[in-house]
Amino acid sequence: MQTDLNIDCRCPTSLALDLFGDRWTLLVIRDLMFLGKRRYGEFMASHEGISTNILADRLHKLQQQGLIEKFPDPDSARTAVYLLTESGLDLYPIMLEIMCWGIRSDSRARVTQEVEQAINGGGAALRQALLEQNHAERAALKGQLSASGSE
Amino acid sequence: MQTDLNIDCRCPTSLALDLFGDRWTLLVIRDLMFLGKRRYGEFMASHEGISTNILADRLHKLQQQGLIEKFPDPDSARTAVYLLTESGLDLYPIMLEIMCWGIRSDSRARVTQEVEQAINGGGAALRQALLEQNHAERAALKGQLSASGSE
DNA sequence: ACAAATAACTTGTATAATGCAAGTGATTAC
DNA sequence: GTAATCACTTGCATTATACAAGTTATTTGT
Repeated sequence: MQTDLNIDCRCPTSLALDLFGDRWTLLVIRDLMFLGKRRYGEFMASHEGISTNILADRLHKLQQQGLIEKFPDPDSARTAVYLLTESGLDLYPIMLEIMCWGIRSDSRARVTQEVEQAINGGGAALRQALLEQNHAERAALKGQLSASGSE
Repeated sequence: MQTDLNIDCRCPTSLALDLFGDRWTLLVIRDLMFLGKRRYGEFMASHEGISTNILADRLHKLQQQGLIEKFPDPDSARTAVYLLTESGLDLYPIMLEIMCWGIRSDSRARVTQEVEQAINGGGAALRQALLEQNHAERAALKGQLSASGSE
C-alpha cells in the first residue's frame, strides 16, 4: 500500500514541524495573520501568556526562517514592527484549517467575524485581503525606511 | 507541554495546539494516516527517531483525546493495532495543507505518489479512500474482538 | 519442553527547552 | 533631569525530551 519514499528526512510534514512544531510559533503567526498584532508588547499581551524570552526567541527564529520581517517603527524609536513575509503568509491555508478543526471539534471555540466569514466563504477572500493589507503596510514601512535613511 | 493552561481560551488555534503543539504528535498522525502504520514497532521505525517513552506517552494522550483507538492484534497477542478515530481522521485537511506547504517551501520534500495525486486532485478522493479503509479495518478488528470474546 | 529472542512497553538519569523573576539600556513622558 | 516604559537579556527553577537499560508477556527455534 505505502511506499516508504517519504519516511526519510524529506517528509514535508517533518520539514514543516522543524519550523513550527512547538507550542508558541503558530500563536505568533496567528497574532500577525488574524489579529493584526505587529509589536512585541502586543504579542506579549495575548492571553496565552508567552514568556518574554520565548517570544524573543521565536521572533528571531521566524526572522531567520524568512517567515517574518522586522522594521523600525516610524512612530517610535524604541519599538519595532513585525510583518509576515510572502512565505509567512503562505501559511494561511494551514492556519485556516487549524481554526476550522478547532471550531468543529470544540464548541467553545470562537473566532472574529472576519474569520468566521472567511471560513464560510472558503477562505479566498480573506487571503486576498490579507495579502493586499500586507503589501500596503510593507510599502508604507519601506517608504519610511528610505525617507529616514536619506537624512 | 500539553497542559490545559487554556481553560478560558476560546481561540481555536490555541485549543488545537493543546492537542498537537509539539514535535511528535502530528508525526504519529502522519504515520497512521498516510503511511499505513498501525503498530508500536512501526511507529518506532520512522526515520525521525522518536524515543520509546515519548511514543508511548503520545499514544496514550491521543487515545485519551479520542483521536486514536487501540485494538488487540488478531495476529499476535503481544502487539496492538492503533487506528485513527473519526475525530482523528478529521485532521486530514490540516495534514494535507501542512504537506502542501512543505512541498511548496522546500524543494527537497517528497511524498508518495498517492499523496501527490491527492494534492493535485484537491484531496477529496484520498480522504474518501482513507475513510473507507478505516471503516473496513475497524470492522475487521471489532469482528475479531467479539469472535475471540465469545470463546 | 525449554532456552533464546522479540515486542511493547517502563524506569532512571542526563540534557535540552521552557517558565518565571529580575535586570538592563535606550527612549519617552512629566 | 528624573521617573516610567518598552523591548528585550540573563539567571535560575521546573518541565520535557533523549538515551540507555530493564521488565514482562509472548513467540520462535530445537
